[in-house]
Amino acid sequence: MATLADVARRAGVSTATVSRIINNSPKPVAEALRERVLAAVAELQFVPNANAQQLARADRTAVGVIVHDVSDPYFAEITRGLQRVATEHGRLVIICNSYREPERELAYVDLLHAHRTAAIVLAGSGYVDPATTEQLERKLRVFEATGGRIAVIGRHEHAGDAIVPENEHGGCLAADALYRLGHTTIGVIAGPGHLTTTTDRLAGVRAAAREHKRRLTARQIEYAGFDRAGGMAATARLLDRNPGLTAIAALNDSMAIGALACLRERGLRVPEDISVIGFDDMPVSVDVTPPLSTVRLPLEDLGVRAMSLVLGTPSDTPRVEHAAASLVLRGTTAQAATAS
Amino acid sequence: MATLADVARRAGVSTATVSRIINNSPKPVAEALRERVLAAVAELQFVPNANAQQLARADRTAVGVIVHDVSDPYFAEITRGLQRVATEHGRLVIICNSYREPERELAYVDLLHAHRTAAIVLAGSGYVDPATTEQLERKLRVFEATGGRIAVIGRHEHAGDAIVPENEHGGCLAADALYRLGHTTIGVIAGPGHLTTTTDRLAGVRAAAREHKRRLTARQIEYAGFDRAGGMAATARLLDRNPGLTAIAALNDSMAIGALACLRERGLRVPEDISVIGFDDMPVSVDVTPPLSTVRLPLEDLGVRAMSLVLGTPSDTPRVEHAAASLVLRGTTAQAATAS
DNA sequence: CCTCCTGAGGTAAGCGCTTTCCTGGAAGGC
DNA sequence: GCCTTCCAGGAAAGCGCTTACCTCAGGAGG
Repeated sequence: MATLADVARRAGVSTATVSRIINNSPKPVAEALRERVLAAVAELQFVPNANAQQLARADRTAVGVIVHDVSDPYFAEITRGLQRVATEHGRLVIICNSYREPERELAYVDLLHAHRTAAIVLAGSGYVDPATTEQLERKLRVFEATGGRIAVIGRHEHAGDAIVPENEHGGCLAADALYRLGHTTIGVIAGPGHLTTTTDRLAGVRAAAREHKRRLTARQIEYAGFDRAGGMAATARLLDRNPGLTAIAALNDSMAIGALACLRERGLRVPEDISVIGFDDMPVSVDVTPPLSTVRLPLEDLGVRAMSLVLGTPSDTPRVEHAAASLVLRGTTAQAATAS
Repeated sequence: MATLADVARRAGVSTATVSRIINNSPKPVAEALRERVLAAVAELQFVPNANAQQLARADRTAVGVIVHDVSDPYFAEITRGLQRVATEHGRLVIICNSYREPERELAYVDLLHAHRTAAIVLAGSGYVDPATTEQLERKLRVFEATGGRIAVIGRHEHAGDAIVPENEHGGCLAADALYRLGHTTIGVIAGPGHLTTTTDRLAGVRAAAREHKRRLTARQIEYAGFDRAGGMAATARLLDRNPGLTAIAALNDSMAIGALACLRERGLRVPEDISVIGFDDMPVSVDVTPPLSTVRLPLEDLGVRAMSLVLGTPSDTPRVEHAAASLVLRGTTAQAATAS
């Protein structure tokens, strides 16, 4: 594998000159030399060793992104936003999937730190468990102490820059919409209980119930994975435990789509027999039938803003930006059948 | 930022010893020393510089993945497979989105080469343009010449390890199914014409038409982006140019979903008025209404196999594995209305 | 009691770059 | 014509690690 020195030897110049040329440094270089060096680079098919460059420069350019799973549309959208901004700034982004496992997430923080990435963006890693949170927190602090930038999407625990979706408000919006449509008791299908995304959204639902003076007991809440399969399973259990249910609030769209599938299997019509509302407004939500009513979160924008925060000028005080949740009523929600 | 030397000083040992301990090398070290060093590591919050390590070791561990767009479910599934295998092997994967732009793809190959990744997996980068292909090819050769491993998903041009989905056969399957249902003329909505995925699948459709002795003229084929919006646009044009069309073959599921949306807008019933068949069998395809008939490709498996190839023992002769396409008939296809 | 072996631990030479500082010659000033 | 200034280009010192090789005890063997 050709090195800088090989190129220098070949072109009959010093390594310093070659380095200056390939990095087109401001230092002027005679045209003749430049051409000779470039020719040598081409002949030897020289590609500079990025590890050596980074070591010598001590600069940090890449940005690490830790998400639960890029193949989940929710994170895919966020990631798209992150990437776009990073690319505009000429930054490489390293994507790491934690698959919702705290240990993997901790390991990735170390790995990104080891690679001296300029920044780390954490999406969706809000854990309820204080031990996990604390460990993560410690690692993040160390990373920051060594000059790394951090932004989190969707959690409060880390006292640093953050983009926080209005999860609680969104949950409130969803439940409120259902109650206003005349549904007196609603079922909730929730994601994993150890994620703050789940607890926050659920808190919103609870608040709405309180406001409408409706009961919301444990029987009406089913937890499962934040995906289609989880949604199907939770819906099945919910239906079994709450006969005659007329409305379901799913804490994300994937689960809502699973709910729709389960309902279809059981021969229940949506929205005539039962209303469903999701959360996130993933792109696919308009293509299911009926099109999913949901709480919209500006997903791609979340990524854009987080990356901008991390690549922009640092702030001495934590910046916490909120991302608005808004109601999008489509085809899966309808007025409750009045007095049967 | 603490360095190895700092730790050594703190623990009162040499850097060699610290290095051995943190990498738990086979060389035996007295227990007392080990503890002292580990304590120093913790106190100084030392995280080894991965760049320096890689430079010194000259080993290559990370694997680069170049896909069009991870947020596209097609690539998301493939990526999931790639990641799973890489993680099992303890490898870091660097995901790069080319957004279907050849130049960006070339730049990424250089970048991954520069970072001395152990391997590069290219997904979906089959370009029809010979100039692009040749440039890419040259870069890949250089990378291989310096010891890098390469696997491509879905193209033939690169004479190396490859996982090739049966795109042509799949196209044939789709069109054949439509013809067998009694549709005499079918419309095709195709992806970008410069991608081999498009041309291969289209070739299959043409073959089926030939076999069934049906005409398939340029008027019946509309090209657009390989996504939902492209599908909508292409369908609109197709319908305008071919009144009375009873069947549409979409060259991927995203386009098919777009077609469904367009058809819905126009008040055409699927499958009563018009049949639609997709390609890929993305997870979401079962959730649209009616559930999408499609040609299934084992997406995640594609990723698993490509990564296995690249992390397994090298072969002196190129290994080309095929991934079977299979027909999945669901709700969007029906018998053509007989003799109106 | 001396030699030789063994093995824990240290020394130092890189890995492939960047960059500061230095050099020597050409150009410019008087 | 000589001295100063300027600037293109080179020498070399790192960047933070790894690792081949060396050292120096202590124990075994004769």
